[in-house]
Amino acid sequence: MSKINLKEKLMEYFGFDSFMIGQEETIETILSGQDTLSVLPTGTGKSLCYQLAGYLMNGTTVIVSPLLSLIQDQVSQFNFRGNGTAIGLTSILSYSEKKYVLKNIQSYKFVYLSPEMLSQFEVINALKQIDVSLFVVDEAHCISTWGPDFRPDYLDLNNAIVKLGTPCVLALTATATLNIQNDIMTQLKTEGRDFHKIIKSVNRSNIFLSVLKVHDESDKNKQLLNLLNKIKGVGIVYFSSKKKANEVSDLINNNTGLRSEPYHADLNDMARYTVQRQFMENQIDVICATSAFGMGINKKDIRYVIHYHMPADFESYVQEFGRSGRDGQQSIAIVFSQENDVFLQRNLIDLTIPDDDFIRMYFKKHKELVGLGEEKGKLLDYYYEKQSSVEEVQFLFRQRKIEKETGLQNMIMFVNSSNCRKQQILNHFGESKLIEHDEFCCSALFNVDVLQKIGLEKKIIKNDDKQLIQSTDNIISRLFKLS
DNA sequence: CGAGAGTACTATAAAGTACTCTCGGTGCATTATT
Repeated sequence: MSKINLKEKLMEYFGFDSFMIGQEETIETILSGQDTLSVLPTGTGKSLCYQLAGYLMNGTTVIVSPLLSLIQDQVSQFNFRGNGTAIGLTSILSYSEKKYVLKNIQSYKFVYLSPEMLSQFEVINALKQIDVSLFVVDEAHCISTWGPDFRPDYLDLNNAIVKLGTPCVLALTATATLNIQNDIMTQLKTEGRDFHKIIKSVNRSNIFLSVLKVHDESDKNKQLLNLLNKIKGVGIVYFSSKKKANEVSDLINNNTGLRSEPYHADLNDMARYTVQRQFMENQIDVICATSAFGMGINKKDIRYVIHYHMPADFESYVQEFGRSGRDGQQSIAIVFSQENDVFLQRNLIDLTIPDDDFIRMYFKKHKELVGLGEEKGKLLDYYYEKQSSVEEVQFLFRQRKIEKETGLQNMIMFVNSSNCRKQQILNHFGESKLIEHDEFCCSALFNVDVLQKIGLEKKIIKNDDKQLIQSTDNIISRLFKLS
């Protein structure tokens, strides 16, 4: 292939005159036919990588995406640019629409779908008829973090790749620890091919990290309110319980001048969308969220992320605190640590992972149990249909339990460690770089004095002034949107 | 599992004790008979 001038193509298709970090390298590697894993920091335009590469390749680009909302966002951006070359193949389509799309699948240059959709016979069959030149897995860490727990179709992507004639594979994510990188590559690797890794440093030098030890829940609430009253800007408080997220959100509204809303899977789509919009427009100061809040949230000026409950593992921790400070400004992430929270995490592990007895019983009486809708059961259906043996499945879940327990242990060790917190994180990402620890880096234990030191202490402003500032902000942001 | 909330009990009433109950995350996709 003659050497393409990528910068020219970038200008031609997107109107930009320069690439962001990692983009050009990723596109070049794909165009040379290499399977690629790109771990690029958020906000560096990961989707541009496969979109430009996709335009420059002959066939269709298939993009696997974990959330309907992400698919809709992406497709509407294509439509905004004025070419109907992208389609989201999701359950939002009616039966007849879906049939039409599958029949005319060759007319789309980019096909977005969920792994579940890709597992459907008629979908993979339609895609087999056309030339798929690029297979993209967006938010590829889901393969490792969601696949084995509750979305088993993520474990079948390899199958789809082979059925589609082993097109070039691109896995994209913003944060993947060394374990997750390896997991992704193992899952997506096809025979005789190896992945090329493009890993940009995940070190977030503008996020100060710390841990705050508390005695019990009332102490925790007290410390949280105190902290929120002193800290500047907007932020997220992460919970491992929907109920607590609701309760504490009320607590914040009633005891601080801040406006807070909960965000978790019990809210319907409309409510979630509203909260997200309000947060984007600075009409909400604090989101009290579970892990449901995260992917696809593109607010750049989140100043703090607080973990009310200790994160389940390192991977979630890094993903979640990484949502602060995307504008590069000084931000802070604090984990509240109460010894009892370990039980909550451990129970969540037990809740989702079926034990030996359950698996044996389930396989024995499968027919009577199908459709009970139990979460553990749904996952087991997948293995039952794959005709795995009881012993194989028992082994698999025992391993999974050990993995998760190890993840939890690592988190406990991290919380109790007094070493440089950033260095510990880099080590988890397999980066050998040594951190130059300074007062903006981290502290083993949190003390409110650091807020002033790193410039995150709130200046006292009167409520009236605050209202005024926010309403002018809104007017300005609306004006910009209109132009 | 085990903390924390809630309830029952006592018997000047109020507040303390003992017991019981509840909790615990992430999302695709569902389709259809009279």
